[in-house]
Amino acid sequence: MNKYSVKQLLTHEGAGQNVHIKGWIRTKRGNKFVNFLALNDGSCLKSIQVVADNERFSEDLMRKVNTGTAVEVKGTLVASQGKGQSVEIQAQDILILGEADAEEYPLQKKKHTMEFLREIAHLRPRTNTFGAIFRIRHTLAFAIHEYFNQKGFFYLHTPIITGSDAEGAGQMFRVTTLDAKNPPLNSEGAVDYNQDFFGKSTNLTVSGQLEGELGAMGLGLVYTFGPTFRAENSNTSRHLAEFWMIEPEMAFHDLKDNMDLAEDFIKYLIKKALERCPDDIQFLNDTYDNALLERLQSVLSNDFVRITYSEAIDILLSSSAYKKGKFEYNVKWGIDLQSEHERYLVEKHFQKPVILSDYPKDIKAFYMRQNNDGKTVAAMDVLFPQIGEIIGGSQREERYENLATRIKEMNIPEHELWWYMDTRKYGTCPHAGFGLGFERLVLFVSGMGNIRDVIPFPRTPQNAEF
RNA sequence: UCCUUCUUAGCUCAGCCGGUUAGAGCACCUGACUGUUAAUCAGGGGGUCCUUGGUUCAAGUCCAAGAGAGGGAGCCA
Repeated sequence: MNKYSVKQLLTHEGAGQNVHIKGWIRTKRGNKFVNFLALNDGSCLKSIQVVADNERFSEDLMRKVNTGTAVEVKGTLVASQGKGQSVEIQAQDILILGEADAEEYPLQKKKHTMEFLREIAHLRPRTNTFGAIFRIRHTLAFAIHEYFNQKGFFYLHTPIITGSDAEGAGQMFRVTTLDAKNPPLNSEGAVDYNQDFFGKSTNLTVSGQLEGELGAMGLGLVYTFGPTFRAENSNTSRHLAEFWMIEPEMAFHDLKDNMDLAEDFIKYLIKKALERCPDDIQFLNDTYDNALLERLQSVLSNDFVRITYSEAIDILLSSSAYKKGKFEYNVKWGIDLQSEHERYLVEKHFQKPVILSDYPKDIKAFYMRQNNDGKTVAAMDVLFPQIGEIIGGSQREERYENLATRIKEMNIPEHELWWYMDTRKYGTCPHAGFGLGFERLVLFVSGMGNIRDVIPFPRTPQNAEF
């Protein structure tokens, strides 16, 4: 007797044979004579139907086989007599591995709201929706490594704990082993981090970029893919305190190469998700968002629009939305674009992904390469419909003097970045890279509305359950 | 952090201008039915109306504070 997954059985592997399978019951239907069990093992969206003739199984056993029960089934894989499935298992043996009390088990064979499922995140992998999302999430993660490996990038593991306070991407979580109630103090009365575990103040990383650049300056092409932590009090459907980020960094590449990579990369990932998770995406399309498939296809079949920040400002200024005063925030050169402005460009004006480049230097980070106009830097943001900014990146400032000046202007603690500056001192070269928010990608590909529903156990302000 | 909406059965929700014993669908339990597709049909059990305080003859309903959640904004990926 061979052991199979549901996925294998549904493609008729083992037809006519005795088969052996384990999984969880999704629903039970039936009458006095026969019961039909939908058995799912997570290998795919679909369940397989197990037919249990009541003369073969005790009433007591069948009463315990409820939604949520883990069972082991031995039987014969046969063509189905009913409609709705091509094959089914005629059961010979059913063994209960783990009961699920029908009166207490929170998941029912009905639709639940996303909010309710978030409260029972420990059980939601057992639903169709979250099974689909997490299979898609896996497929995208795997395709990311696959893509970079094919392109000659090396996977670089940058540190999770950082001693640098200068990553400049947001509020950080402190990492310490000091006694919170009674920390050692220095002569100035401040907490003495010299006595802490690392002998200095440390935090969880907000970006692997700076270390990624160090790797790229020897390995040429590298990428990071790891967890990132931001202690910002952000309460939105697009932010997490702990999320995963992909950050490629390329030596001897400029801003245009960076845009080319970003576009090719995202399209590759979407294409692989469509190829490898067709049932899951179709399910999400049919259940939650019937424009999902269309939107994914449209990204694949259109070139991303590439315009500069200054061109974007001109478009906004001449838009009827602006003239009618529909924007809440004013538009003029030098402002940081607001969500409403980005959405206008992507969803109304162009109706496809947009790459904006060459932003004013005053609204961007210190490490971005200064353009010849003295006003802008070689930055780029990739803006997507529905979710806004999915990628932020730039060509890096490789000229020592320019970088040093900028660091001073922006009051960044220069002494903490001596190692970063060294790469500009020794064998510096043009290089570029970007950061892609992994959950935002999953959000786009799954069509979900809230980022808390595309990560197994979301961490947000006031919530670190599970 | 700001704006806004919501919180009634296990889940999803109704509950009018404040009025007597708080309802429905699904789920659960019991029964019926020879192949069901979220099976169907009949019956049954199930309530801290988010918490605290207030107004009132009377509060699920009105007021205040608090807690939790959703949506939008800011910050960003």
